[in-house]
Amino acid sequence: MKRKSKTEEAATPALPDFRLEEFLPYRLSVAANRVSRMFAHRYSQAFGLTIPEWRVLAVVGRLGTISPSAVGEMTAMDKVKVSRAAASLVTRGLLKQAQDPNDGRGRLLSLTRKGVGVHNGVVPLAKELEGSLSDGLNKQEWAVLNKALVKLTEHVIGIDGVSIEGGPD
Amino acid sequence: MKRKSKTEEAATPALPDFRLEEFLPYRLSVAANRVSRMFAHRYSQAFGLTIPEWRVLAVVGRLGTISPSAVGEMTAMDKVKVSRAAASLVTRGLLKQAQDPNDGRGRLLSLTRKGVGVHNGVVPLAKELEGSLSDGLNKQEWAVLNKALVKLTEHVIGIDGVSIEGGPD
DNA sequence: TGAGGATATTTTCTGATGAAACGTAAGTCA
DNA sequence: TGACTTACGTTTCATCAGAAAATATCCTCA
Repeated sequence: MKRKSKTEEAATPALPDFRLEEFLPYRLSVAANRVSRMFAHRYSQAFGLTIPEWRVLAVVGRLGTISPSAVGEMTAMDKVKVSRAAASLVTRGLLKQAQDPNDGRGRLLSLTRKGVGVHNGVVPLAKELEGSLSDGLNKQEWAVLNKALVKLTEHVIGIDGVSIEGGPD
Repeated sequence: MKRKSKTEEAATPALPDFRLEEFLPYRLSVAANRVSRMFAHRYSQAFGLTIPEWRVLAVVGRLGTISPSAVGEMTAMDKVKVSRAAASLVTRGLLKQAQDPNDGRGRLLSLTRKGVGVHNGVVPLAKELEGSLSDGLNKQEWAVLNKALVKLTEHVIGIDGVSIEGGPD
C-alpha cells in the first residue's frame, strides 16, 4: 500500500515526525466543522435558517431591540455577515429594521411577531441539539470543554495581534 | 440603551431565554475560527501555505508516498480540497504527483526536495504555535480539551446521519 | 469478452465569504 | 461654519467552498 516511487528523485531524508491527528488546532477545526454542519443542517431543515441568521435571531430575541453593530459584537460576526443575515431575515418577515432616532447612520433591529414565533421554535431545537451533543461526554469533560474554549478564544487574541473577527458560520 | 420601538407593532411576548455566549456550538465555532485564522496567518506569512496545503504537506511528509484519497481520509478534507491543495503544491514545486503504477486512476504524492525543506520548516512553527496556544490552559484542561474534541467529533457523526466530510480549513 | 457499475481524481457551476470601496451621517476643532 | 476624520451599514468584487458532473480506469459477472 505504501511504496517508494522510484521513477524520480526519491526524497526521503530524515523528517521531523508530526502527527496531524494529534494536533490540537486540527482537532478543533474538525470538531467545530462537524458540529457546525450538523446544526446548520438541522436549522435549515426545520426553519430554513442559516447559522448566521440563527445567531442574529437569537441575539435580537434576547435583547429586544439592538443595532447591527451590537449584534456583530455579540455574535462574533463581522458587519457584512450581520448585514446580510439581517437583510435576509427582514425579507422573510422575521425581523424589522428601523432607523435609529438618535443616530442617522444607525439601524435598530427587532423581531416581528413571526420572528418571535420562529425564535421560540428554534431555541428548543438548539437546546435539544446541544443536549444530544453533550451526551457524548461526561459532566466533567463537558464543563472543562466549555471553559477551555472560552479561555482559548481569549488567549488566542493575545498571541496573534491580528484582530480576528467573525467565523465561517 | 435598550428601548422598545413604539413606531410599529412592538412584539415582545415571553421569549425563552437563550444565551448565545454560553451555547457550546457557538463557543466551539468561535474558538476554532480564531485559532484557524491565527494559524493560517502564520503559515501564510512564513511559508505561503494555506491550511489545506499545510495539511497535505504534513501527511505526505509523514507517510512518504500516499494517494490523494488517503490524504483526504487522514486530513478530514474532501477530495476536491485535496486535489486543489495538491495541485497548488505541485505547481510550487513542493510536491510530486506520479501515476500509481498499480492503478491507472490513482496518483501518488510525495515531497520534492524543496517540499521536504518547507515541511521541515513548518513543523517546528506548528509545534511552536500549538505550544503558545497551550500556554493559555493548564495541563489538565489541555488534556481534557484534546480528549473531548475527539469524543465530540466521533459522537457527532452518530447524531446526524449526514456523513460530514472536510472543513473550511 | 463486454456491459454495467464502482472508484479515483479533476473540472465545472453556483453560492458563501470577507476585504475594500462606497454613501451617509456624526464628531472635532480651528 | 467648514474642512477633516471617524463610525455605521451596504454593496462590490475577487476568492474560496462544496455539490454535482465529467473523465478515466478498474472490477464483476453473465
